[in-house]
Amino acid sequence: MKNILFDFISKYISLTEDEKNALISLDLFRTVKKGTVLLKEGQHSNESYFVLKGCIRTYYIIDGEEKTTAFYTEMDALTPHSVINKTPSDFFISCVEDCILSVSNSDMEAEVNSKFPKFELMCRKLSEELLAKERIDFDEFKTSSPEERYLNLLQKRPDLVQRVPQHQLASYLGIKPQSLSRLRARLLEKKS
Amino acid sequence: MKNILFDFISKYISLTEDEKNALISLDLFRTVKKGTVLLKEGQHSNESYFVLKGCIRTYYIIDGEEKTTAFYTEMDALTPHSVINKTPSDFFISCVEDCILSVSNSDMEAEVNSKFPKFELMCRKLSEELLAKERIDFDEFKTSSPEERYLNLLQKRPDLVQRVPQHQLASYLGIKPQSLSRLRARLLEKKS
DNA sequence: CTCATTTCTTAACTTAAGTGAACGGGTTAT
DNA sequence: ATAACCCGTTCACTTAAGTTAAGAAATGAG
Repeated sequence: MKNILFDFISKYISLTEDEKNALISLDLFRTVKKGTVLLKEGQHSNESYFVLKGCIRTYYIIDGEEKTTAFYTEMDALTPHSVINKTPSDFFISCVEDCILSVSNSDMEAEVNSKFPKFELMCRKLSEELLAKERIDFDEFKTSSPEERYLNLLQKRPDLVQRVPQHQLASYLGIKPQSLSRLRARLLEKKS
Repeated sequence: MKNILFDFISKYISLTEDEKNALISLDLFRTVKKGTVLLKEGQHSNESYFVLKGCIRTYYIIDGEEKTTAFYTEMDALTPHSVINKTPSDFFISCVEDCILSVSNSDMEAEVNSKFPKFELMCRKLSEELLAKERIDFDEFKTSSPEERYLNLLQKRPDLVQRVPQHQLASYLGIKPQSLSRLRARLLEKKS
């Protein structure tokens, strides 16, 4: 399990054994049951998550309806914007499947960053890369139709379509569950 | 003009006079005419932009149509994702108005970052903050209708609706120019 | 100033998403 | 075993966005 984390980190910086041991001593790993809510709307939190195994999602409750906006799977990192902005959260985080997560909090991160300046560099590279990815995703979303978004998702994250309930996928694609159902039926008809 | 840049930087770190002078000696400022294309699709570039005055936009050309996905105005910073990923650009950047920009390139940034580690910290904070903002914008986009997006834009960036051509705003809102025109007419009717 | 181009609007028609309701399959709890 | 619930699908209907086309208004270049 540790190796997944170290493999991820090695994409940005290289660690000595001492540094690896320092990380391990922080006791970051946590296993969580499907359905567990990690963060609630209104809650103050300073936790960040890294998915070692499983899938978590962020969702809002708007007019009593769940609106899922993101899924994080193996090797994905998530720091809620409420943690960055030090505001109460406006969304929820919950586990779509049983998960193994690495959970850190901002105090720990500040401490590690000052002890090992290397981590500061990793954080910068990681945020820059995630920002670039987020912009690409947003641009693709804006410039395509629901159908194109669904086909795009089938290409890029085919696993999601299998492991996530349809109604959660629908709001992720910016549409209602009924529309996703119809859209899929339409596509099946086209093929034949 | 320099003061706008220093005001911006002071939100993240504090600078000594020496550091300020080092920045000024880099000769960053550039004035650019409306319509100038700063970056073309396919081009390799390592330039980042900070808007001191004016407005620039990013757009794709898809099936011969311009699709505008973002506007950057006073105090906004833009590093194209192609610069982060060291790939040829897939979009264009052009000036919506006459602009005064601060233009830096990644070599300069690397040098400044190693000379003044403080800048590394600023870059991390800035990217984290921008990522948080981008996620909020994306979530809002996904969870709202074109009409709600337009009303939201009127609230958050009323200046944009004035200074930017409608057809560019339309694709920014994820719809066609004709639909934006109709949507606006519909809203005017509702009011009365 | 004038011509050409671009931008915005309007209209008629097509297509797809939103809405409300109903149904069946599956799971869970009692 | 059965009732309650959740989920995905389907249907009929409404609403809004896409499409094509035309024309008016504004802009820019010569």
